[in-house]
Amino acid sequence: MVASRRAAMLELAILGLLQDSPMHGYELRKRLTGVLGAFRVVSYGSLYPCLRTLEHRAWISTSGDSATGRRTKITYELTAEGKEHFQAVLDRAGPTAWEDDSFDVHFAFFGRASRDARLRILEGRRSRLEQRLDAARTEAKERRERADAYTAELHRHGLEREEREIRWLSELIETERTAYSNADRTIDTSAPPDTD
Amino acid sequence: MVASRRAAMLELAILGLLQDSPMHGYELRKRLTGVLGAFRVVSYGSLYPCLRTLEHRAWISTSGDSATGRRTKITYELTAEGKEHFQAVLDRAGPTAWEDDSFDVHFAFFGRASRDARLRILEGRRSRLEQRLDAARTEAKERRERADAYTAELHRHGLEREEREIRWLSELIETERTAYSNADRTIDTSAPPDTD
DNA sequence: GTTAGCATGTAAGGAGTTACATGATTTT
DNA sequence: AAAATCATGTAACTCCTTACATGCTAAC
Repeated sequence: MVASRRAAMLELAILGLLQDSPMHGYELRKRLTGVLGAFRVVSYGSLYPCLRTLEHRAWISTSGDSATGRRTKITYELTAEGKEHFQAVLDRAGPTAWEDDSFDVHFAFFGRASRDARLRILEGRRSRLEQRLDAARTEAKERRERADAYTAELHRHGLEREEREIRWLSELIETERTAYSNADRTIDTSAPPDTD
Repeated sequence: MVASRRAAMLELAILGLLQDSPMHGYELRKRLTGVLGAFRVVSYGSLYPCLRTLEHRAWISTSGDSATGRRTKITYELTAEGKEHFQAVLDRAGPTAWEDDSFDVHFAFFGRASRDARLRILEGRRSRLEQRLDAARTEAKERRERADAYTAELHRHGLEREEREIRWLSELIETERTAYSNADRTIDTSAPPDTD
C-alpha cells in the first residue's frame, strides 16, 4: 500500500508539475524526464497507471475524456485535495525524503517547501551520506590488502564523490541558514501558505 | 537469453571473485557487496539462482553437496571454461562494458584485462558521458526560463558531477597511455595470458 | 544447551519495462 | 494524402526482492 518509493516519487513529481498548469500525459512525461534527472525516462506503462491512481485518490481530475465514443486528449489537473496533499508531503519532510530516490524530487520542489522542511531534508540527507561514507571507509580498510590498484582507485574515487556530495549539502545548509537573517534573498522563494 | 544487464554483471563479478579462490555462496555475497560498490547488496534470492545458472553453463563447479541426506556447505569453484569465458568477456570490452551498470564491475577487474581493453572501455565510457552531458546541457537551455533557483542549482550540480566524472576518466586514459612507454609501472598488473 | 551467526535455499508477489495496439493532428 | 509526431492505453513478461523455511557450527 505504501506504493514503492519509486512510484511515490513519480506521484509527487506529477503533482508538482501540475501545480504550474494542467497538462496532458504526453507533455507530463517529457517534463518528468527533466525533474527526475534527465536520465531515467518514465514509460507510459508507468505513467498512465499512476495517473489513474492519482485520479482515484481525487488528487487530480481529468477533463476531455467525454462520454462520446471518440478518443480525446485528456488534460490532467490538480484538485484542491491534490494541492493540499502535495504541500503536506513537502512540509512533512519525513525520513524518506532524503533517500536516494526521493531526494532529487524533493529538492526540485524546495521552492514550495518551508525553510524548515528544506533544512530538515538537507541535514537528513547529509547525515545519511556521512553514515554511508563511514561504512565505506571502514569496509575499505578491511579490504585494503587484497585490493589491486584498480579496485583501490575505484573506491578512492567513490569516496571522493561522496565527500564532494556532502560538501555540496553543507554549503546549501549554510546558505539556507544565513538566508534566515536576511529574509530569503540568497535563494529566492519561500513556501506560499496554501493559497494559489 | 541475454540475461539482463544486471544479471550479466552479477555473473561476471562472481566469476571474477572466484578467480582468486573457491568460496561459499555466503562469503561470495559479502565480497560482492564490495565489488559492486558497497551500496547495492545482492540478495540470496538473486545469488543462488545465478550460481545455479553458472553451474549449468559449466563455468563453475560445486563441491560439498554430497548425495547423503545431510546438508553440507557448498564450495563454488571456477572451471577451465569459466576462466576462459571470464577472460573473453574482459578482453572483448564490448559496448555494454561502459554502461552504468557494468562499468564498475569491469573496472574492478581491469587488472586482469589487456591495456587495449582498458583503454577501449575508458574511452567508450567517456564518450558515453560526454554525449549525455551534451544532451543535458541542451535540455537545460530549453528549460531555463521556467526553472526556479533550486531546480537550476540541482541541474548545475548534476552537470558538474558529470564533468568531474569525465575528467577522472580522462586522467585514467592519460595514465594508461603513458604507462605504455614505461611498461606498467604507473598502475601495476597486466593481464596474465590464460594460465594460473 | 542456547544464542548468535554461518549457510542454503524457495516461493510468491510486486514493480515496472517492453512491445504492441490504436487513434488524432500537424506538417510536408 | 502520406509521413511524422502527438497522444493514450494495455497485457505479457522479466526481473528482483521479500519473506519464509531450514539446518549447521561456534561461542558463551
